[in-house]
Amino acid sequence: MHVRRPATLASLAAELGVSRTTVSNAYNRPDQLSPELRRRVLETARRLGYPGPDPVARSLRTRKAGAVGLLLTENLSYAFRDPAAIGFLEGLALACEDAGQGLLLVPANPEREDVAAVHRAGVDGFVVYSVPDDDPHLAAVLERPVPTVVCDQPKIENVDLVGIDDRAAVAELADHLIRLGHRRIGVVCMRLARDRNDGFVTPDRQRKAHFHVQRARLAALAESFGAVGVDWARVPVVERFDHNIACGASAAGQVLDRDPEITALICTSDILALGALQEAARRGLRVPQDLTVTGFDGIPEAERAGLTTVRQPVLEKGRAAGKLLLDIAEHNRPRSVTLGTELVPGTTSAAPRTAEERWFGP
Amino acid sequence: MHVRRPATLASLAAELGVSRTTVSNAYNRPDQLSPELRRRVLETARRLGYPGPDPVARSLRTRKAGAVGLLLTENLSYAFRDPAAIGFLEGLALACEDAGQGLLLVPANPEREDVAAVHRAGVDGFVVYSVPDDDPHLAAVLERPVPTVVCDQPKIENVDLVGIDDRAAVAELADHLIRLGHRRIGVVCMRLARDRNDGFVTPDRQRKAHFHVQRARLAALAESFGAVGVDWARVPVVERFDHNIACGASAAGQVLDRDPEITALICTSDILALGALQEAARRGLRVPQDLTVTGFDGIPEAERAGLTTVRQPVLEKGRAAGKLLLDIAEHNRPRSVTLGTELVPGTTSAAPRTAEERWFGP
DNA sequence: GTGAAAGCGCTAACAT
DNA sequence: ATGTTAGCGCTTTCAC
Repeated sequence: MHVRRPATLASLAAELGVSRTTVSNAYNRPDQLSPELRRRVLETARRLGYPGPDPVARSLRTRKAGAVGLLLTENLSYAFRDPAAIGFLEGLALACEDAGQGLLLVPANPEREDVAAVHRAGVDGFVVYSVPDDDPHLAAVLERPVPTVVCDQPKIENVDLVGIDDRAAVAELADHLIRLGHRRIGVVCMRLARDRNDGFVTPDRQRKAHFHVQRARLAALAESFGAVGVDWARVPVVERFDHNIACGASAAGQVLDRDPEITALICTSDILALGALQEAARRGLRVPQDLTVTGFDGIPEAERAGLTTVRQPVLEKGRAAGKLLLDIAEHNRPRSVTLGTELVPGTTSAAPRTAEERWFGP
Repeated sequence: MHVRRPATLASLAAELGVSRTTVSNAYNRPDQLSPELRRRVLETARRLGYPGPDPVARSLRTRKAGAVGLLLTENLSYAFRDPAAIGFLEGLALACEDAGQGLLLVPANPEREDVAAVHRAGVDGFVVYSVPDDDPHLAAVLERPVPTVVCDQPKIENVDLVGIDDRAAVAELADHLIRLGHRRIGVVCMRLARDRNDGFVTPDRQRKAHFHVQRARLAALAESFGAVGVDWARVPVVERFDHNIACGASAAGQVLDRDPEITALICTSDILALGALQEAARRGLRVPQDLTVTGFDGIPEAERAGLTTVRQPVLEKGRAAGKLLLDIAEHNRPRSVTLGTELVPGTTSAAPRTAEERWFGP
């Protein structure tokens, strides 16, 4: 018994006594040959176990991979637990699906410096989502001769950009709190760089944060509160490398231990804020009477909890990124898309109690 | 000014006056040439804007795409909101990452019969996750001459399988409820087929459900409760096409409207159960005193809510599927992996109140 | 350590 | 409607 080499388009053509073009046409241009011949081709293909044109060979020939690469430099377990990232992924996947394009998750583990996966990715373009500014994978992507869209990152020359205006969004939130009267605040934020730092953040680390989004949000807070006389250097800012409710709780605890007098706790994500709410409850602090808590993202669970937050269109971000990449239409000059956000005042923010009230009850 | 054709390995070799082999080696086998020559090659490459070997051409030559295809026949907006699916995706992505393989989401919209995307996918294997038994995309995958693993689906001959024992898991849950004394129950389940049916489910539809998982869970319930004398045909079973908390709530309402006397409401997912809890609260039903509610999956939010549920290792399922596909080691005979589940008795299940209690209070 | 030759499997002009 | 020709860009024996 001999091992039959898998059938190819050529062998099928030979078997049929027709040219390869004809077989190719049977698959790709049914109108180019008689229905009868096409039927014969397809039938013989089945008989020979020919699975249809090899996708890779076709890609090489047509110079189209039929897929978009997604570079997510985060630890996957981090990304897949971040509702914002999942929403983005959903939107991007939808855009790809609409265009009949695949979406390739490029294995770019932040721990490994190995950029080879970027080089190996057979894709027609890349979407880069929230990777640190200095990431080597990003550099590798930019060297590939395919269009690229970055999201939630600083603008890169000649590269399309999708994002929200984090500064403006946070400024709006800050104004809300400032108008309520908050001046003594604390902050809980997501990781600022690739190195783990679970604890307080120096102003220097804030400025140098590798993650553009967190950097922008902190900067906006510093600016807004600075403008009303808050000494930012005195504001406790606690960072968490991981992103889950438990981290939010413990970080909130750290802030409250440092300064029990704060009247508002600003979290840079809803997940962290949900944890902060837990911690407040655990300490017997009533929200919002004793403590105002805010989040960012506008995830469903947060809205259910009545969290004051900023809703950002995560799904639309993904969709916009995909469209930008796939709309060859006017793919000449680099484009930028900035999506809107919306302050969602919930039931977790209110005016701080006065000193009097604090002593004599509400 | 002329448009420079993009550099290729061959043109680079020509420019350098060396053979293509040498250039190839410079990238793929650094030990095969002198460091000095390699340096020259790489430098010239940079100068000419050569981005390194074309991934598609390399794939064609090496017969390796370096990626795994994922077939998710669900509407993407459905899949990306199902925590079980996301967990699976995370596990699979992790397994791929470990192996340095990409993960390609194949655009297989259930609405389109268009199977071409499956044919176009340049992958070394497929993972198929919870698609309906009769899905044409699945059929297309099985025709491709690459290894395949299916998950949360019926066994297919010659195809590796990963899953949990849904019947056993649900039987355990049913036993828990039966031991508590529940005999009058209602059920809320996820979509059973590709056609939308938001409402009551006939026994026939239950048996013929296209989604293996839901079918198995309902069958297990029918069997367990049937064994203690419950007439399954009388049990209200309500289906929801979409999968979110609001659907769970409205479906629960539908069940309760049909039979307000039920003492337990069994939901086939935690998301639906969370909605049921909302609806119970809205109606002033105390859980578990007035109504027992159970879920399935063991998602974090459910555990936070104290839901009685069945925890299934969603992440491990994904990881196992990936490993099965990528571990060429003993990839001879088809293999099956069945992962364990765990009943999590929460605070939403208790013995039903007796008729007396119902009238005279707890 | 380096090069020559031989395709991987396919599609797209351009004939006929 | 079908065939001929000419690669797509690369890797890999196997010689030198």
